[in-house]
Amino acid sequence: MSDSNAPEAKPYHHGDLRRALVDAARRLLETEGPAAMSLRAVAREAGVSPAAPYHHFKDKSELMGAIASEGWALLGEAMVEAHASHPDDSLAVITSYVSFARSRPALYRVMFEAARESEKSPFADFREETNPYVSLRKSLVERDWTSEADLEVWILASWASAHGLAEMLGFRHFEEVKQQLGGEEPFVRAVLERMAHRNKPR
Amino acid sequence: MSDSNAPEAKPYHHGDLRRALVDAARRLLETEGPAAMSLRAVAREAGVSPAAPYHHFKDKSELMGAIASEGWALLGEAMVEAHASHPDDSLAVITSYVSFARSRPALYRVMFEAARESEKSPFADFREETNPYVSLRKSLVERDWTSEADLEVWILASWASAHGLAEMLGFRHFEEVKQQLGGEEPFVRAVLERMAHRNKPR
DNA sequence: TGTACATCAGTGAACGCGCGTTCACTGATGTAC
DNA sequence: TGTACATCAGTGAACGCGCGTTCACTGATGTAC
Repeated sequence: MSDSNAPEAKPYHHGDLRRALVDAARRLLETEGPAAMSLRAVAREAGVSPAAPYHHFKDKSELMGAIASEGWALLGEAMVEAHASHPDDSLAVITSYVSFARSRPALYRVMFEAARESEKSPFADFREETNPYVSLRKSLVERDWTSEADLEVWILASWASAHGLAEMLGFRHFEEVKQQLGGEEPFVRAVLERMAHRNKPR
Repeated sequence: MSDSNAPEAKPYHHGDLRRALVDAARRLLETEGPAAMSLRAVAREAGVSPAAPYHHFKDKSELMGAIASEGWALLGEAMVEAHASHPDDSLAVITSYVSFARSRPALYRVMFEAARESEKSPFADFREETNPYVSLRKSLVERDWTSEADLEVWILASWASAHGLAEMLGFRHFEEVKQQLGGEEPFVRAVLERMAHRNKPR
């Protein structure tokens, strides 16, 4: 990509193997499933020997970590963008979370797993613009809340709703209702609104 | 257990190896984690040879399926009981779901995974009393809803909330608020109530 | 501009490991007569 | 009640496999002079 000549010949040195490995891993994840995503398979997919990744990652878990944190950053960007382009839509941020997770389910699961196992907040060292937690928080901060604790409660309420939906929308069981309501996005909105009015019917 | 004599001698035939294998698997799941739960490890844990399980399960996935469906039945029972013993508590069923999942996280993940991959509803052939879907539905049916589709939307809203909470309550990030609110159960209730009043502060 | 050399980023073979599964077997149990 | 025999539920050794990781290596690149 950087050099102008030698269009076909594969050079000995890769150029940006780290990048290529993370991309290959993401590709494998979605096409072959998480079980197929071994370090060897990633190397194979990237067209290098099984030992090559060790020049870029200490071990497999470091690769996984890179995949996860890059994934969260991507999601963070999507959320910021959703908030910016639909400032009056109170569900814009949360639905962008759900649709990200739905479009890359295997990646999302790796991300979530990393967050779950993380000792500290997995976004601690993220820039603001790519930080999902910051985005979520911002989308709520403009609304009414009574204390920092209340806001945190609210954050978990939103986040857990989004996560639960992302994981369950694919259940065969809900296929019929989904169709009835006109597809996944309307279904998501209906569910989120139902949560918001649990005690009174629409 | 059935015979009165021979208190120590391990008999050649096990008696109820199928039962013992499912139990061993559940034990391993929680103590060693899902990655450690191989068929061989289960056999080891149950004290039999690696080939023994094949007299009771076609292959590993059949064992996993048995673990999952037994788990769902257990959860179903817990939900029925919660509903019966706290008929006026509108959050009783959902909190019983959450606390089941929180107390056996690895088992719960196996159950959920099975449900996600299932072609049909994973509870299709369950008895009413051990069917989580039926329990959830019953706990909502007494309330207000406008159509079958609306009820299904409501079911997903509740279920997804419960799932999301179950998976996220352990996040280090929420530890502090959890303490402030007096522990996990009050925290869960606060979150569920927040969902229900998303548009107005308490 | 050219050469020497250190450093970097690959290769490919090898390691030990635990896995799921199969196989021929054997000990225990239950049934027919 | 006793014996013959089919069936059942175990054993233990073996299979092939792909994995994560290490190792000594080599080709390419960049820097000093």
